[in-house]
Amino acid sequence: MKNVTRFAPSPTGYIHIGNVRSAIYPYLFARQTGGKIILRIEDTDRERYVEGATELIEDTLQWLGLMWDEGPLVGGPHEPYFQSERKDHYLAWAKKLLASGRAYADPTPSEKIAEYREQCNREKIPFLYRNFRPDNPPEWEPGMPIRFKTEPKDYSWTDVVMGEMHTGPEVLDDIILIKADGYPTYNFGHIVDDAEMGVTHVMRGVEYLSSTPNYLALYEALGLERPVFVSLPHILAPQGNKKLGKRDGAKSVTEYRDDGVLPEAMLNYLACLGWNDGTEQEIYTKDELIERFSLDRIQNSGARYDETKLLWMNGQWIRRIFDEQGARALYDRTANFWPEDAASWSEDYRVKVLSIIYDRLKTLSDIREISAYFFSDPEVDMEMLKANKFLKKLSEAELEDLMKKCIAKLSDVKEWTADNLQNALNELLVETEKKPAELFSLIRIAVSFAAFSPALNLTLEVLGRETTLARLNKVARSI
RNA sequence: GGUUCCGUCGUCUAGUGGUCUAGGACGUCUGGUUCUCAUCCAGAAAAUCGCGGGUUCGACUCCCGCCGGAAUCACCA
Repeated sequence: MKNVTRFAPSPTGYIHIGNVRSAIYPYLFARQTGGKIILRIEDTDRERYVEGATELIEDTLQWLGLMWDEGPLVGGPHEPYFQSERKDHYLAWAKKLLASGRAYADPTPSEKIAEYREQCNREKIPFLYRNFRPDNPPEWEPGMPIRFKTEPKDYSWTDVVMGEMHTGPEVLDDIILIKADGYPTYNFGHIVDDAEMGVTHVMRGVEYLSSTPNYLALYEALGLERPVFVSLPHILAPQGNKKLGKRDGAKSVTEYRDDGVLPEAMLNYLACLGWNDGTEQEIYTKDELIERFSLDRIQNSGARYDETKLLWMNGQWIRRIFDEQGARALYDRTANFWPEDAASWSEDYRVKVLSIIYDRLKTLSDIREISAYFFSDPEVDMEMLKANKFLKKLSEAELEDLMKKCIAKLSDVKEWTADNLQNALNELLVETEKKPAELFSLIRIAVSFAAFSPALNLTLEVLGRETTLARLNKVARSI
């Protein structure tokens, strides 16, 4: 039998790093075992529903390369994949329970329920609705919630990540199946859908672990087979010990895309936060993850989110793509990250620039600042030049003389290549009897007025003879 | 409060009774690569394996207790 997993988010906003792992692991597992993954939208809460959230979810998943086999956009044999369009399914199953006496229509007003709850709180006993079950529930009619009539007892089950589980009757209650508005609760809806859609592995956050006994009771009453349960531990916020949520500033996954993080790095980092294959490998391609992934090596404690490591990994991926797929392949990912002035330059030129700056990028958005002086003349800042720790020892006269020699020497370079430039620079060192620190700093600053730049000969080569000499002359006049 | 889960360097983790004087990675620090920044390379500091008892010739690894943390107890998912 094929393994069927699912990712079932509710469209209440963007997907952030704290909850996207429950899409990654089912995806990896499905791909590895030749099974499939379903995307199901759990939009039964009309109050929290956010317009456009479904598109956001689809976008995030697609960006990460986690394409689903059934669901919105692609359809499938179990359509529809929106719970709001499946109300008749839930009602049909609930009616079965009504008929068999395992569910009842509950006429109790919510104020009354709140009263019961307060009463329990006062007496310091756990509030269980089953202790307040109405004696003669009415015939169900639309507008009334339907509750499960539970049978308190012990339950045991196996959770692939958490191990052997056992609970007593005190955790079982008469949970709501169908709300007064006709929509199912999560507790009931997901069970019906999972069963109808043939889901074999239910992978979700640990927050559902404690309600699993109630689900078990439901599977039993419905005559359904239990799926395999896989509880995924939380990702913890950088500070404190809480699970990472929007309140802790958890950014949306796509926000990282806009900041120049590569999907490869994001997937790599997230997959390895709370899972490892036992080797010392750190960088994994998606295919490698699919191959190596295993449910039983998922960590059972929460893992703290560490953006620094994500950024390190992103740098690794930027270099890896450049080294293995070439400058062009990396360039193709950089469209939105160039400074404004870059637009008037040729693509070839931009690729050249990228080729000499790529190894100092942590994110693609770093390109903007790092490459600025390749596309527009920097403002001459004599303070910066004179304050340089190597140049401040030189008098203005010395500076001017040195600059003239540099210009003369570089003007003489016949063919403007990195090698020839390096030779000219070396000769200049000998002729002027200056240290590289002084000479190179002078040229580097004069040409870029930036805090840092690539190797000097490469920088000059890409800048070109004309621009280089023009900038040097301009500075020479300002000394 | 009830129930359930978790507890190895600052962080992510390796570790399934002896090979652990606890390994790797991020971060930090130092040094090297003709200037800078980064990459890369080399090295360093960093964990009394939450605490206390057992079991055992021997425990990070097994058992018990304690402590600490988390999740959950909605007509939210």
